[in-house]
Amino acid sequence: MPTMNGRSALRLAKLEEALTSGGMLHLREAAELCEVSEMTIRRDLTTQATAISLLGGRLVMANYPGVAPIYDLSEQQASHHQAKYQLCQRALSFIEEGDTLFIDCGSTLIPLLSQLSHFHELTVVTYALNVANAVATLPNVRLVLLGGLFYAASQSFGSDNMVASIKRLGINKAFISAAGVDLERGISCFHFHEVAPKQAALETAMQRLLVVDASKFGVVRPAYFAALGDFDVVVTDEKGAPQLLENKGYSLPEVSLA
Amino acid sequence: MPTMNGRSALRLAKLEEALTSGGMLHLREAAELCEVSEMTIRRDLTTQATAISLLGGRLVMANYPGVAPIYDLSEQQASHHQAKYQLCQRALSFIEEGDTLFIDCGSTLIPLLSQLSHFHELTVVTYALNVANAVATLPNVRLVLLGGLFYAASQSFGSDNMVASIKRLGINKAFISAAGVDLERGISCFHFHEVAPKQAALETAMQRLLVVDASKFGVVRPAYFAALGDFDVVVTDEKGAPQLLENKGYSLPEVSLA
DNA sequence: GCGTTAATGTTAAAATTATAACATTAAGTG
DNA sequence: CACTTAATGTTATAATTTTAACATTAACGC
Repeated sequence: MPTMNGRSALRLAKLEEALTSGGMLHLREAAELCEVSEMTIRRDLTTQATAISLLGGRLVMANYPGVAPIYDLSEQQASHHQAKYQLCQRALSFIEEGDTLFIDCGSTLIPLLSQLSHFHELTVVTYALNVANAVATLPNVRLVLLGGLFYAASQSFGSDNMVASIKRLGINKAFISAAGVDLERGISCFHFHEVAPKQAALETAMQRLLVVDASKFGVVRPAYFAALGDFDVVVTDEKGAPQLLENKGYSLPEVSLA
Repeated sequence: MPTMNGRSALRLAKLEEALTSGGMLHLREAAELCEVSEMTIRRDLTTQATAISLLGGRLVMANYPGVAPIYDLSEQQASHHQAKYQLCQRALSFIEEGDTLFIDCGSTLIPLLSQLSHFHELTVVTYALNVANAVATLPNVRLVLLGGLFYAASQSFGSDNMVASIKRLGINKAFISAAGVDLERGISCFHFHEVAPKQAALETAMQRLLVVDASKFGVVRPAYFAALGDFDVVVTDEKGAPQLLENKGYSLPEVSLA
């Protein structure tokens, strides 16, 4: 029975250091780094208590998000995502070569971003970190991130001069998401710091598209930011659309069904 | 030759959706979820452009931190990385509870960021995406990202009003990295858009720290941004320090050896 | 419907990773 | 120093993952 308290723990500490910055390390490289055999690293990992886990020959920090088996994959959630994807496919059809797009925060529009690689040249303007990360990997898309103080809840930034920054940009099409859509009470989201950038984008953009799945209809959230009439197009799925189509007397946007 | 535009992308979207919440999925389960064979999922991943990557038979979001190969650590670089870490350990010793830190772009200061979780309250100001991502996960650190147009080469942003934004902030300590340090020709970096934010941070900050490993000494890069005398502290490793210590007649910063 | 082509499935072989057993080296003790 | 034992290395074998080739099914146009 090995004791393993001395050097073993030291090696793991070294490796943890290398990994904490984010990233992963091949077992072979880890062994080279510590100047021991791969087997020793394997033994270190099984014997000692560590935050590192070995995954297909690579070392990763076990506590990082993205590194942990997914527990539940309810069919319900799967279909919900299905809907979200189809929504984005529909939204995609409004994008043209050379466009400058405003992409709102939230998870709704994320599936859209990987599709942007099919274009030759685009510009994406956003104030969301997750959107920026998805776009940063696309070589054909210019990224403009509107910075400020980070709000973890919405993975987005807020700032005094964001409105001014948005208005200086020549935004072609604004893709806006929402947490609540109500014919009378208007369109709302959860976080108040999102209101200013959304409204600024609506003001500047040449075309305004609201992208929401049907589950948001009839829902009201704390931060109101627009009326339905402020949009040119509503991209949604069939279930919620009929009630949208009831014209209440004022002009409603075109409805694009996914 | 497969076209793969319809269902393939749909499956990937479904999987991305399942993965965006964080976590990973075994290829087998992914195949079951999509009701296709494992081979089809494999083909989806190689044919389509996707943020999902397959590693060791498991699907993960490639853009997540913790899931991305660490820059090669081939022996020579191993000690280099080690040095970088020790550099950051030294830099860490200058940080105090409640500080507002300016963190420069590049890879030098990344190991510092995970260490910030030991503090109770901090604020980090940066114009680099990789820095922002590392800080975004820390609940105890307020993040201010200075946005603008994204430059992939340095994973950072540039903007007209960045200087103004920096000067409005009460930055306590500025941690600046560099690609070249020369006693006579001064301190330089690769990219010109980095010059303005670096200089602005140097102007505003109460304490200015240059963090560079010894390999940068005697090197000159295209974009000059400061003289050695503009810094209060130079955090470096022993090898390059001696030549720094030669006082050329004008006042030099304190040297802190890692 | 028939023929064509894309999409998916199946299977076998190659490459990689994991496990186990045993060999060797290094460390500690009387 | 011999003796013991922990630590590491080496090698073979098993399990898994990846790749490639070919078979089958589904979709589409005429």
